[in-house]
Amino acid sequence: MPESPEQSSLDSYNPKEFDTPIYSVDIAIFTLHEGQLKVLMVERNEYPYKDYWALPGGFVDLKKDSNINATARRKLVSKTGVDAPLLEQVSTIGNAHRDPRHWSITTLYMALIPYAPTAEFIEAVNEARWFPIEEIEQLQLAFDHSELLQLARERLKNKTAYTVLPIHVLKRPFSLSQLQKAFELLMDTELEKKSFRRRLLNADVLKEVGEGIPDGGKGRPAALYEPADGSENHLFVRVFGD
Amino acid sequence: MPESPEQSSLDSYNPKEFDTPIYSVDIAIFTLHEGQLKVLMVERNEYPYKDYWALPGGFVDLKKDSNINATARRKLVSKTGVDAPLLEQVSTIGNAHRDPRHWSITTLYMALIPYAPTAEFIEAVNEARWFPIEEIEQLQLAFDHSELLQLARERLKNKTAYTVLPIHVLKRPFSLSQLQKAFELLMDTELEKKSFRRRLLNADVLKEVGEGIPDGGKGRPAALYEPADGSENHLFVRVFGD
DNA sequence: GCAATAGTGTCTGTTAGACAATATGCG
DNA sequence: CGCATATTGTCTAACAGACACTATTGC
Repeated sequence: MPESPEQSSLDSYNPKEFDTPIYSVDIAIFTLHEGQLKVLMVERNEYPYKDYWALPGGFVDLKKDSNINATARRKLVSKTGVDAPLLEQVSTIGNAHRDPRHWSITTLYMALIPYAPTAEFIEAVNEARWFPIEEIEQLQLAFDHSELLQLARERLKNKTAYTVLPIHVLKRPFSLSQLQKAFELLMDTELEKKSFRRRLLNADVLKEVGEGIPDGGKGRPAALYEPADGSENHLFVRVFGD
Repeated sequence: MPESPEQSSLDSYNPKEFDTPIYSVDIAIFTLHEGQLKVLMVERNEYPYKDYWALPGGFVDLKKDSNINATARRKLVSKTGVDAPLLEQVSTIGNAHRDPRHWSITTLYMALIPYAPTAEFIEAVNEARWFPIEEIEQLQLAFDHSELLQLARERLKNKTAYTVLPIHVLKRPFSLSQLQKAFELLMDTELEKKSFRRRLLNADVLKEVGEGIPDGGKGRPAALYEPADGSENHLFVRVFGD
């Protein structure tokens, strides 16, 4: 950290208050599109890691942000153009080497969002792009963002097994088949149709809002659902897909 | 990035305007003693909140700590005299008002530790003290530490329902009855004896290491156990005590 | 009718809850 | 023996996995 600007004037300040690490937030924003789980990445245009892909993120704005969740939300909105139905903390990682310039700390968030409302905005600002998750896992990302992404991906998988998290990546209303597909992509495993339907329908987390043929356009029309009030917090007593 | 910390003017340093928040860690250290769940608190001897009880915690030492977990562990050891068998992150809280002096962020950890090895050390350094959890919930704590403690308490309760977390508050070896008591205190609920034994014995998380009468001293001798290798990570597919 | 998708019936296996019953130690 | 604690037996209920089956649409 010799190049850190704080270092030069350290002597004149109380080290206990002043010698503090750099703090930022990073967000893994997930969606579903073309039958794939995708994550939003931004291309860095500054050193270090210039031209590398990175998770969206940034520093706390002490004037604008009343808390760190607000920081995450502000960054999310600035990249996607809209708010996300799910934004939550995953973990905080801090060490001496993750940023070559500083001892630095980041709080990692994950967000889930339906693809549609973001598509146009993201096309317009060319620094951001949706990547299929398998594709991004091949690339070398900026800083420790490969590890951060891995952490978020794990959390996503785990929580999907005992919550209704995947409702947040779907446009409303949705059919049970679409919802099952969302569960399967987020968990990265196949689920048994009958078990899936029984579990969701018995849990009182969905309300039926009609019937129709979802976008694909073939076969028998499906019942369409929206999340019931408070369903976001539903916890199943047993994990699913084991 | 416009929000890069390098832009700040160090010459006119003012904690409230400096553009990076203050960062610290706080730890809720739990143990079991006298049939109660207890938490370690320290008395502040500086303003603000002088003479208030607070969670142990402190700032990252950029020289000593290679990462924030190391910061937490260092603080833990300095208060208890020993390392803890379980130390994990709960959540990170940051906002403009939790510390009256600064926009500040803390990463909250929780730790579990058997009572015995800590007792002597804590008696010797009079700034720290074990409080029964019910007692501390009545007191007004420093900063937002009541809320932090509440968060850690909730996490403890929730994780006990699908892991073997409570093995970390017991001295080894322990009997199943002692372990059940630990589960009950951490979850704050009574458990059914047969269900408890079946669950633990079928999960392959304990190894029998003998037989004896634990400290109480009455009744039939019990089989004694220690955690099996890797048992700390065991996840039950179903939550317990519902 | 056929293809494609939605939805159901039913059997099995696992595991928690309830609670009665039995076992082993000490005095 | 009687008390205290440990350990087991057994029935029931909830719910996931498996998989075959029926239902409804468009062509």
